[in-house]
Amino acid sequence: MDLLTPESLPPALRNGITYQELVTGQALFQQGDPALAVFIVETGRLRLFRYTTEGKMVTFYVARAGEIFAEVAIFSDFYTDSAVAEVDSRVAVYPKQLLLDALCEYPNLAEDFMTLLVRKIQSLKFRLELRDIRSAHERVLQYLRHLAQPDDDRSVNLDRPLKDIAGDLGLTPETLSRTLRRLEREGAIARVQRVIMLQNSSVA
Amino acid sequence: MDLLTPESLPPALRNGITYQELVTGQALFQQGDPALAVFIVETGRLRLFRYTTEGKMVTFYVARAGEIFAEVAIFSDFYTDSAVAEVDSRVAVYPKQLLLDALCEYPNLAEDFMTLLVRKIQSLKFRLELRDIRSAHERVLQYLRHLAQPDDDRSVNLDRPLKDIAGDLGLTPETLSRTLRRLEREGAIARVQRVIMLQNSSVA
DNA sequence: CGCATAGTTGACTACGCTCAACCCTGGTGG
DNA sequence: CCACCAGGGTTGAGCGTAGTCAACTATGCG
Repeated sequence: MDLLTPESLPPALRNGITYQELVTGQALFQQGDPALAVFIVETGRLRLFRYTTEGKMVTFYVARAGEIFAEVAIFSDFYTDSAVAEVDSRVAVYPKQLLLDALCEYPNLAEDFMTLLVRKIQSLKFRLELRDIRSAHERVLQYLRHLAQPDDDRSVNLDRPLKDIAGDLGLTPETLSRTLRRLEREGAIARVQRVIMLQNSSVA
Repeated sequence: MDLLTPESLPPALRNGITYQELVTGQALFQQGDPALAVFIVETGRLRLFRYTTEGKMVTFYVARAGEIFAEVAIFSDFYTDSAVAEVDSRVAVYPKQLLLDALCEYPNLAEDFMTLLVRKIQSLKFRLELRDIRSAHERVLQYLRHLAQPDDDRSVNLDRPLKDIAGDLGLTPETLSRTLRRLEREGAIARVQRVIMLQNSSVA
């Protein structure tokens, strides 16, 4: 289900959307800048971070393709973080006022937008739940089960580098590698290339 | 800033809202129940949690006064977590269908609603980012700094049991206790009862 | 007064991190 | 066509930090 595709947008808003290309390391906005727009990542990924009063950099989020970010712009006058492209990226720019107007005029659009926000909440909640599982063993299993669910078969295709996945899971690549190997030896999963099959083992 | 106060609501929705009182420990709904309504905390606080397949309880969120929860009800037919009052609480009940109708009809309402969702996203993002800090030392400091910011003074009032806070931080009560003690000895914080003062130490 | 619960402290353990070496694959250029 | 290289992935050894288990204190409440 695609939300907020150009086709589904009212003309007034569609014409207002622009796209911006960013090269690695390029900043999209800085914390404190006037909040003019909400963004959705088309390709690449951006790091959202902030400097503490003591000058230390703290990463708040890494936004990837399809994800909305800087949604804080909806109700705040200034960006709370800075956004910098981690790799060459392309983002869709939804000017704030235009978007607000469109939301008022086209309720379905508002519903789409809320769906995006609720999805983001669900995704964040799931990732947070994962982190509450201490053992790498169980955490990885839970992650794989979650990914397998939508397809309803028991296979998972790992479409991005293991080291990225390790980051999402809050593990190092080494630990993830070891854990997958162990799960394989135990018969909990089977691996062929980048595809993982979950065995219908009873969970201890 | 109050959002979604009774006065700001269209009559059709206002008349549909009910309020529910909960005593400590009382459940509002269980995971798997049909999702009939979205809630906003009036007073008190509720714990949103889920049981993993291993039977371990995982807290997703603690909703406090003014916060929205069970927003998944907007798009889902069943609740994904259980909600239980941590203290005597009062919640506003927004029946799902009524709310959806009202959102379509009253765009300002939708904006308020989105603001609540965005706030929640901000809060979740922060907690997730905390978990990426491996060292308990830094994690606790970051947490305290975050809590101190709104007041703009450097003090934090811990209004709930340390063991609950430890849970939010992904630490055991023992580790949190030790960490606070160490921060105290190092002069990074000062503690009086349940109030913590952050010292303006430069962070290495 | 006695019990329950939160919080603190200590000793020990275990798990995941770090650092390092190595393998494997895909891409590039001579 | 092969040689080379870069990056991801795997494996090993050792370490450190937070978890675990346990004992004890402090606090609140019937």
